[in-house]
Amino acid sequence: MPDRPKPRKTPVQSRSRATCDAILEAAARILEVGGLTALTTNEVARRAGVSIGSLYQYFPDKQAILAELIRNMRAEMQADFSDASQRALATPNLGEAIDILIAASLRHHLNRPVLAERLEEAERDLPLDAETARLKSALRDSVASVLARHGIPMPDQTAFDLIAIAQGLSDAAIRAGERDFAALQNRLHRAVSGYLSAE
Amino acid sequence: MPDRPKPRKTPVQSRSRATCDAILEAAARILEVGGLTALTTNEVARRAGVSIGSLYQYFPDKQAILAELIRNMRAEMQADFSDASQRALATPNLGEAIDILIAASLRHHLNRPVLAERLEEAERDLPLDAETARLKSALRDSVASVLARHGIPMPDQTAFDLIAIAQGLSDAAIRAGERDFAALQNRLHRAVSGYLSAE
Amino acid sequence: MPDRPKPRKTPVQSRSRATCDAILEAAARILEVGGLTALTTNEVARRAGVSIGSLYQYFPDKQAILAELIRNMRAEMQADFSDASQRALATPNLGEAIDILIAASLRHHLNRPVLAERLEEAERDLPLDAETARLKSALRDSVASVLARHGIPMPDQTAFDLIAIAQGLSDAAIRAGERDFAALQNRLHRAVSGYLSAE
Amino acid sequence: MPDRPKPRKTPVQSRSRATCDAILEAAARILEVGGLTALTTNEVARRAGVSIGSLYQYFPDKQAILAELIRNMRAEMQADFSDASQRALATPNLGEAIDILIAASLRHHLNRPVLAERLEEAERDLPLDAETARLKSALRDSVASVLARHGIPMPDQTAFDLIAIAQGLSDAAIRAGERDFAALQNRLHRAVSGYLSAE
DNA sequence: TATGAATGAGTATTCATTCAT
DNA sequence: AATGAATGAATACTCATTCAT
Repeated sequence: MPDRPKPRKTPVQSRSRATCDAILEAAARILEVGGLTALTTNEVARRAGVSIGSLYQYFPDKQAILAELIRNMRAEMQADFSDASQRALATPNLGEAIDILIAASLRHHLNRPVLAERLEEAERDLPLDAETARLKSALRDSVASVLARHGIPMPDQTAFDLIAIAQGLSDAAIRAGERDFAALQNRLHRAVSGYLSAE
Repeated sequence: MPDRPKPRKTPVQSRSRATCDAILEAAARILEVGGLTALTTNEVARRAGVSIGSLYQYFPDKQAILAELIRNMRAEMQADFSDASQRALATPNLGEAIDILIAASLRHHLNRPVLAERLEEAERDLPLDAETARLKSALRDSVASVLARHGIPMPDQTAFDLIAIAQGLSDAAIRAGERDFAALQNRLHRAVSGYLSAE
Repeated sequence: MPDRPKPRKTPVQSRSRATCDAILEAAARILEVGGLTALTTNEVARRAGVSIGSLYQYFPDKQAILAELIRNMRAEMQADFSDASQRALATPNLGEAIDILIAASLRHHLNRPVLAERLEEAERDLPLDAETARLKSALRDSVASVLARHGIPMPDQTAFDLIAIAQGLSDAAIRAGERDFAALQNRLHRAVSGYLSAE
Repeated sequence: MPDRPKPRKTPVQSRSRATCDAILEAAARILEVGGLTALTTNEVARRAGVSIGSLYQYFPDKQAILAELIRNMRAEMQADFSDASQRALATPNLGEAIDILIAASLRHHLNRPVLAERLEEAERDLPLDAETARLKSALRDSVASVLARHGIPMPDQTAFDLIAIAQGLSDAAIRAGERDFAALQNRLHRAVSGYLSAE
């Protein structure tokens, strides 16, 4: 992400980035504290310091706010994984490759663990927009390509399983209050490499 | 029901039980079909064939219905796991022990997969009542006792991880539409035994 | 209407007639005073002396209130016209037949002229429900049957024109503040009999 | 437009006129397509290609736009009727005079039938401004003068009735989808001449 | 003068919960 | 105990209008 050479901001933006970001950030904070049920449009507007009318100038409806939060999360995640899988593809050592991918996965939770989980939960109930679905399958492809590189059979199915396993373990640990990310990384590594070497 | 010769109940109690069960079953069915958003107290009462007033005589509020559904699910699960762990403790073969536990885990999803998932989702947002928390840790203990029996180090932490891994993989697979439970059992076995043999 | 022999009220009614009628009457009064723009569900509830929640127990949405007011108006009108056309069919005198029909038409406006007009206006913008459409065409048929009885050619088209003419004249006169209904009846008779004898 | 050699206007005035006309035309088009409920100030501004701020520099509020559309319609109509009544006054033949007036009335609907009806509908709910009221009574006077010329008694009242009758019939027919204006003209002639010869 | 982002009162509607019968 | 009519706070969303730039 830091090494993307593209322009960060175009000078002219029809959407006022600041207001839009304030709304998204307010929504994120509300999600973190009170979950989906606390996420009301009026409260988002209030916390963002904008009027309810402004909120609806930037988002067609409440779902759109959630959808954009999810899309942003997925985009960030996919960018990180895409980058990680590039590096993972470069090493002939499978264990090292796994570590690279797991680190990417954990980075996703590290920043705002509760938010990440709430968004994933919300994502399950929402109909995914095309863009988000694309990002999700791109993520799976990134992992699968690394697996294929190391001769793992059925890389797509295996990628699916590994992502599910890693996610399940991360979520449970974080939900249980785990904050020792180094230890968690070891457990994740154990789960993933175990799955790969078993059978 | 009245002519069952088993443990006797006073007519009043049995009527209460029947009404109570009707409400819980109605709530379960609504959850399966329409999810949490479709679960309204009026609809539950209607589907249960009781008045909304009666519903509130059996449950103090809406959350209580959900809480009881979750508690029942956990209780069933724990009973099953407790039984499975008894059998798993009897075998000296770790692979076989794992299979017994995984079969118990899958049984939980097999019966009413959608309901199980919806309840787990709901559970994440609800503050767990003491009883449910106890059941969850009892389940973990059941698994841990089997692990200890086979000399696995840190059985509690390992049980936690294995449950999280199995749950993550089951949920994702079922959500993705997987219906080949035999194949899924294999994948679960691979994940669990892999984790145990790794490191 | 007074001579309908059917039971006025069934003893058991799932809809509480009183509340339902209070809502309809409140809506009618608001329409009379402030027109369609003043007709808000909260105001209807307030004026009916019921809570907004009760309003929605009797009517699925705002349109349904308007639709029922229109349907009631049409039903009353059609009953009156059906009765009038029976009597009009019995006389061999066309002028007398016309008078009978015009009297029925004016009775419709006599009671609550402003409401009648507002409802007709609203009807134009609303998609008619099947029942209301049926009542409207039944009214046209009543008139057409009288015309056919007196050998008027193209009775359907003529009925359409006469209804339009009578309605246009009544509405304009009442809107202009006319309250001399006897004089208005003469003008209507002149318009109708003139149309029939011309050409 | 800039190269029209006709009456000169200062640039500022002509710009104002152009903007003003663009707003009115946009409002007219929205009314035609979506009716009164679709007529929002923001949409009018958008379709007129001006900012919402500019719109409010030309019109004090939304009602004023509607009022001006109505006033323009009435003014056009009155001009047409004034002209028609000049010609109708010149002929000694009442039937011919009627035809001239009816043709004027139909021309009003012919151009933009839907708009004409929507504006008449809106007019009923709005308090007429003085100018519009003046135009309406001028129109009535034009008709009355023709009637007086042919010795019709009570020309004012009769003009009122004939206008109401013609309007009622035209509106209903056009609303019902009638597009055969020649046939409609005949029906209007029949209604008007019938009224005049009856009694 | 022109712009359009921002405002916020207002609107329809839902649903957990109460309470008179 | 049982009923279900009634409640009203809360929610998503609209749109006429203002005002800083």
